[in-house]
Amino acid sequence: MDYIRIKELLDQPKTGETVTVKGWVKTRRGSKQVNFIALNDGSTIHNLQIVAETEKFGEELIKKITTGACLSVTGEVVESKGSGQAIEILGENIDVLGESDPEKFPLQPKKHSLEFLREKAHLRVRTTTFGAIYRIRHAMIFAVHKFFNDRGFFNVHTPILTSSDAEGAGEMFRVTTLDPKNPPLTEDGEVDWKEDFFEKQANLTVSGQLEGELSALALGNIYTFGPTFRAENSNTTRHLAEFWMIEPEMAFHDLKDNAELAEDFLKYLVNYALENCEDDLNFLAKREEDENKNKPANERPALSLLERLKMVRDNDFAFCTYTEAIDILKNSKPNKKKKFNYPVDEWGVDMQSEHEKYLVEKHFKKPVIVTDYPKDIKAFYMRVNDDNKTVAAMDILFPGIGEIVGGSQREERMDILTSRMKDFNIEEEHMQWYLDTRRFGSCVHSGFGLGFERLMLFVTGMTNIRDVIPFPRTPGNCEF
RNA sequence: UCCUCAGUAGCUCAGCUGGUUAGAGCACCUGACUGUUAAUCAGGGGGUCGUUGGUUCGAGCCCAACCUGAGGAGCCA
Repeated sequence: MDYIRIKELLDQPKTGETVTVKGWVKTRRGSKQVNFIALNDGSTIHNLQIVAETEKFGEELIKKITTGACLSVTGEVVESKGSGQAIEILGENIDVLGESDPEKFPLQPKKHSLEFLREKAHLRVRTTTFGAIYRIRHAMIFAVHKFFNDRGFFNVHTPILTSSDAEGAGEMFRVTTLDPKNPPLTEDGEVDWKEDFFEKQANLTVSGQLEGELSALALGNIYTFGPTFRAENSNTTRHLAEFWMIEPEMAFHDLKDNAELAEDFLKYLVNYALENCEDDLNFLAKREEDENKNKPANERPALSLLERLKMVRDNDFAFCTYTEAIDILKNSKPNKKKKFNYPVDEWGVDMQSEHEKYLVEKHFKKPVIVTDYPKDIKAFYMRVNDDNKTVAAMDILFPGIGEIVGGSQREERMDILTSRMKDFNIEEEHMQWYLDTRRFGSCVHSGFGLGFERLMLFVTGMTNIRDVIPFPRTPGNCEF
């Protein structure tokens, strides 16, 4: 390899040595005689300063060193005479590997709005903010695998294409190779899916959980980490049509074990970010602080980004049952003063975002694990409790994000599971493969799902989920 | 899908009660400057005012529909 990455150079400055670096120009400034180039190669948030004397390189070459251009620079590493950086490179040789027309390159050396950058999603990774976000995203992906691997969990690739339509997790994207203008029809005039690629209807997966359960009841502890698709017409800062989900599934774990694992997992990830992404987090924290300076006090978060991360890492999560949560909400000030849009008056209703927000941000002031929801508002596979009114479900609510984890102990008893499926109008016929887990060697088991981008929202402090995934897919938007 | 707000230069925005030739900062270009840090200073170019239709002597401004974006709600991770 004939070049050094900027992170390595800044970590261990080889003052006096001649090195080659390659990267993209952030800015160029200076006088007629001497130019200062801020070069970034993506290895770190920090730029490397290149000093280039105009006389040495000629005006023609200097003019090509514009924002966005790609350079290869060779020169001596020296201590910087300026105050903004410890070291810099005295340019001996500069190759412009790729020019960038300053009139046309959309990312100018100035502050851009996130909305504008969203339209330039193919280039926004070159900005300081998105570089930081995507480096943290990688660190979190790596930490997910490390956490589970260190605990003896096996990663399972569950299918992305599926014919399973009974997961009940939301609208699905249909996958077909039939001609939409002229599909084969049955005698009744319906589309004949037997003629389709899979000889039946197929969709993109909405969850790997059911396949994950099959693996857990053989390998013990497993996790999935894959793309997930929802065709819901959701237009919010918290929803994507394509997102990444982590779904661990553990044999012999009850709800309590499940909740403990989820809490450990979230703390591990947050701590991993704090320990390994310091520079990027500091930048995002400063960015958030600057943004909030213009906001009225009541719209600003009470804690800074780093304080929020440490709060999660250093405190036990609060615990309460759905029934207790409803009592808290019923007796809360906003409920009595009729400030909620959805008043809390009876047991059995689903909690709205405003209620979750109140529990997390006003009442407990830290993450909350809510358990034992009414069985009518939860999925068919959740284990029915002895009261026959609630199921062994848990949601973990995070400040600023809302629901970040949803999980449950699964119903392992065949007779109860099949009667629940009847209640939910799920045809047993298509689910025999799933029911085989209960038919042969069934056992207590649990699992949960973590929306990876929701985690990213919390860790980076970004407020729109479209800014924590490189190429967001939302209703009406599938660019790039 | 529903509610609210917005759309004017490459970007971020101002534009009065409807009235002459459309404004600023940044970015870009040109020039000045021997070490800059969002460099600085001087000058310059750059506009189908989201689209279509309507009201009016006259529309960036008023009305309608549509398109796009943002925030909130629902659905959920």
